[in-house]
Amino acid sequence: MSFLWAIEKIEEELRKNIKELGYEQVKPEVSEPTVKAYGDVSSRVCFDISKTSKEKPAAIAEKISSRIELDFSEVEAKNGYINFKFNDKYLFNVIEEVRKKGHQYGIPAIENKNRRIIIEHTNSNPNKPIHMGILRNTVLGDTLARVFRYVGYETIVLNYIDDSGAQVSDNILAITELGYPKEPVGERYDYYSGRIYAEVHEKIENNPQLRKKKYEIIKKIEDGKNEVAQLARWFSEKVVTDQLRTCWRIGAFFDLLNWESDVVKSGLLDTVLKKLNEKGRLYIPKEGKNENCTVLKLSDQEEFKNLEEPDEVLIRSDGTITYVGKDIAYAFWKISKPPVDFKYRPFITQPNGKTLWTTDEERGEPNVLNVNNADLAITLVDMRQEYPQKVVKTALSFITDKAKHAYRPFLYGIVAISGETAYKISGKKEYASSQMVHMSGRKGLVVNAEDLLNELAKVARIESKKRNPSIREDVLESIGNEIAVAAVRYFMLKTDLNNTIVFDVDEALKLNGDSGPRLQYTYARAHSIMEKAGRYDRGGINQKLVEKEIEMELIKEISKFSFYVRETINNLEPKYLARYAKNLADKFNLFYESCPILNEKEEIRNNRLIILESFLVVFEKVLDLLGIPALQEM
RNA sequence: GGGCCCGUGGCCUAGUAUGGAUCAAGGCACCAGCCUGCGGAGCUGGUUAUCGUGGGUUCAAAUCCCACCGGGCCCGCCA
Repeated sequence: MSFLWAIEKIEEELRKNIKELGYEQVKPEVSEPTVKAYGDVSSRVCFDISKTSKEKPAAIAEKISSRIELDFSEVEAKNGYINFKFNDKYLFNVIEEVRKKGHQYGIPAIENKNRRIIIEHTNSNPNKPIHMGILRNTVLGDTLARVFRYVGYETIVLNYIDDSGAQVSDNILAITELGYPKEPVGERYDYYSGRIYAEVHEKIENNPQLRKKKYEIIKKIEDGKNEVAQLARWFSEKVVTDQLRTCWRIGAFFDLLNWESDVVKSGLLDTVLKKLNEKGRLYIPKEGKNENCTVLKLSDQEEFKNLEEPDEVLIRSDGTITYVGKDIAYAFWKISKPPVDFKYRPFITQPNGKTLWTTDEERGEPNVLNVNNADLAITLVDMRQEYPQKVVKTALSFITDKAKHAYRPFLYGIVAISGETAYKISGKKEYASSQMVHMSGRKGLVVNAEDLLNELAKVARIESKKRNPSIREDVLESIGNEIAVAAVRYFMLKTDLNNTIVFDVDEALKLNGDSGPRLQYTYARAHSIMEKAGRYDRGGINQKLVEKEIEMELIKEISKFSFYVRETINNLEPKYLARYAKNLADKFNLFYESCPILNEKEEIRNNRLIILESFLVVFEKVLDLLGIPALQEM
């Protein structure tokens, strides 16, 4: 049994009785009551019924509840609500089922599991290290991927590399024209390239000759088969490899790198432009602002008609392609089977042992991968990209009916930094009094993921050492890092998607309270009891399984796992799972305080160990889905 | 001009989708407790909130509707 199963049974029972009593059919929604005294699940369906039936809710509730028979729950009518309180049979069955299914216990019954899901995340420009803003994207995307995979969907994780845009070309220009060496000395490529960009960007933008050369470089990258393109690709791959190291460090892995330049070189772009043209959506103005550009017509579309310039440039007058232009073609590939496909080659073997592939029109092989034509393509982008994503989706809808349901931008709020943090990293006092400051690589106002993780790991190691002076150095090293990962991931996951995260370094370095490390600590304590327990009688759960209220509550919380997995999938809200992890940990910590195990007499000891065992099985999986390392010591 | 997001104790955050039940729930900070007892990164108790403002709908509004105020963002031959 599980919570999810129980509420479905309850809804079914309510529906049946509403019908038999001759009331108008309303959806018998149930929810968790705000107050414990009202049971585990309650329904306010009687309020809805009373609107049409003229009876008082309380009377209806009495009538319905007296007819309901469920063997796993008591029923009570109160104040017009119908309340359900799960009984011993429920608790007993939950434990049985967890023991039987193990880590599979949280998989909800979902139809259409044979669908293919594409999740595209991270998508950092290959010209800088991963910073906190991108990390929010990576963590959200990776967690979604973990959950989809867990539930049983074929899940493909992409990382789109924007190598043919203006930012990479700044770097290449710096190397070819401004005397920067190809290879950094004593610096990672991602950091090096971030530094170059900050140093040369303004210079290039303010110099017409350099600016012109920059667009020549973009053109060459898009054309391929020339030295500039090869240099750009080589350099970008170096940067991407460093960025990947950061992703791996926090537990995020990919299946395929999709290079933006390959979207053009493969002929995919031409294919899609042709389709758009056949639908009459493209035109080339002979004069005016967009003279000689290829423009997507949107002005006749409802959502765009109030804009001053609704139409969107896809090909610039110099023949280079805009970001949106390439993104439309790429998005089309994701949800369809176009006549042209990329060429692929293995890029690198990741620390999890899985091969990461890459598109590569120069050195790749055709027909070696089949990863597109997804039933649902989720693209993680921050909210500032809502508009261009709307353009992409609208463009797709002109050429495929799948666009509406299969293409799904996943929007989330940006990460900014607090005034204090901005002051700290830039040394500029004027920031100190600001509420929030936007990150900017060019202004040196960036919190890089690696730097933060290193700082966190340092703090964590000091704490660990304090508690465990004899700990081995290499163990300490990896524990420090895993605590840092937990802190960052949980922080990103628990926050509502719509919220701007105003990141403060000092705040982030606290490892107590509602935090990832607290979850790890909870796990470590639980695990340590299990370890000390040694052998115990796992055979018969005593019929009187629980003695105290909190034991009941812990089991009920355990039973909610699949419910929150389903909520996460249905609403695309990783937050639900993060909050579940916290609630489950809360319940365990209460259990821990008031229910001693090892020194109890045998019967109670065995029962509690069995509850503990179930908790560990579920909690371990929850942490895994969140990407939080479950530590046995810390 | 058009559109999007946010506003909840001193600070941060949940609750808003699907309006309801006695105290609006956590965390930080602060104060007071709990280790001869399974790991004190934990637990218990306390102080702090007219849920941005004003209207409206309703038997019932943090939640729905309208207006306004404050903060942030987007509408580029940037990405």
